[in-house]
Amino acid sequence: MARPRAEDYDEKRKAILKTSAELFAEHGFDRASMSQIAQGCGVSKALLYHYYTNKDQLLFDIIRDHLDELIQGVELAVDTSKPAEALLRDYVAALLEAYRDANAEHKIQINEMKRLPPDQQEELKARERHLVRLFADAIAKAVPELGSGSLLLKPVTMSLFGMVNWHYLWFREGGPVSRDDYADIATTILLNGARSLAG
Amino acid sequence: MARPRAEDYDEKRKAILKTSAELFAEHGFDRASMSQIAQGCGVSKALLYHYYTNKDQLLFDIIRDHLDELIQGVELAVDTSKPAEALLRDYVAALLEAYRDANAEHKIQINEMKRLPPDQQEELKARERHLVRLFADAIAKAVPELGSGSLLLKPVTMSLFGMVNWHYLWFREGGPVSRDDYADIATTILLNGARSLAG
DNA sequence: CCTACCGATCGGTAGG
DNA sequence: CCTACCGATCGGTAGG
Repeated sequence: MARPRAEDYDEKRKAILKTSAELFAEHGFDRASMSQIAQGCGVSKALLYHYYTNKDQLLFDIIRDHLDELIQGVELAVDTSKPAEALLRDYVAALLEAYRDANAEHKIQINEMKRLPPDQQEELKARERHLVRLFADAIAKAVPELGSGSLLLKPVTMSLFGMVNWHYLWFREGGPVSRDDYADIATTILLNGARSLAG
Repeated sequence: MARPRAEDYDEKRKAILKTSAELFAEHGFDRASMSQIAQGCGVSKALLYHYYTNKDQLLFDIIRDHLDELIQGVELAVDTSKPAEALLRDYVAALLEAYRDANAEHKIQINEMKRLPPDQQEELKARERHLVRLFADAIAKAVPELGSGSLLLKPVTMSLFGMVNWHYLWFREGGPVSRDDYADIATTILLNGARSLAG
């Protein structure tokens, strides 16, 4: 009889991913050693290698899980039958909410993806494109002049991602402006800005 | 012959900084070895250590020189007697222009600064604050409702930096939207967005 | 033959 | 200004 998979296998995997993401973000991918990660997880290095065949696989799973959580967070939180403007606002709020407690993963996604082999990079970039498309479509619906073929849709969409994806460098939890406040601010800036561009 | 040694010294230093910045950005700070950098510069490792006592000093100089060039580029390019709105637009265009051919330094500034000792970090952060203040003041002048004490000035200013500092991840030279076009787009979005926020 | 896990240590390479 | 070489530590793997 084959030895069954440990009951807490998935739990342990998740815990390893979270700990290693924090160590990678804090010390950088190279300086965070597999020994440190094992120690931080309270497991032996050999057990760490049982869960992840190598360091790159750890990196891949961190980014993949993070992107999946962003996409899920955004897709589940919104009601696509809402008016386009409210829909975009909900997308932005959901994305900012999905970023809560995910600064480490966010930094790793932005900075370390290129270490991975091309096919793994492509798998992750496809998820990024999926997320971008959701937002671009919502913008195009809210500001129809930007839709279908306008050269402005891409730079406008990227401007929104710039605002939202840059927040981790200045936003502080518990400050005078909440996460939800900033969702309103960024959406208002983007929508009114985009309208005056299109007009 | 006027001080040929000094001139040669500065040239070599600049070349070393540029080469090492590119290697750091491409492979990461840890994986880009001092031997690689020496080889890329066409000098011996020992000569490299003659110019820079250690790897961290190289990192510090890359970021310091980069920030000085951004500040200088922005301060020299604008005419502060212009109307506030045109002034902000010129600031944004000058900053985007200063970022040309500086993607490597930009990435290093954002991602590797925390490796440095606290006093060196502080020296660099003071330069960052100086740059942010220039833009925040221009925004406050162009949209007076945001000035003096408004909780919105900081998130609005950070939204502009988000748009501009994020551009290196999607902007491609020679594409349909030029660097100058994007300066117009980002400024228009920010100004009209900020006005509707304040109103 | 599978998976779960340990103590010990490998060959190579880094900054200096 | 170079080559040779160091102390340390890395990612990854051995037997059981």
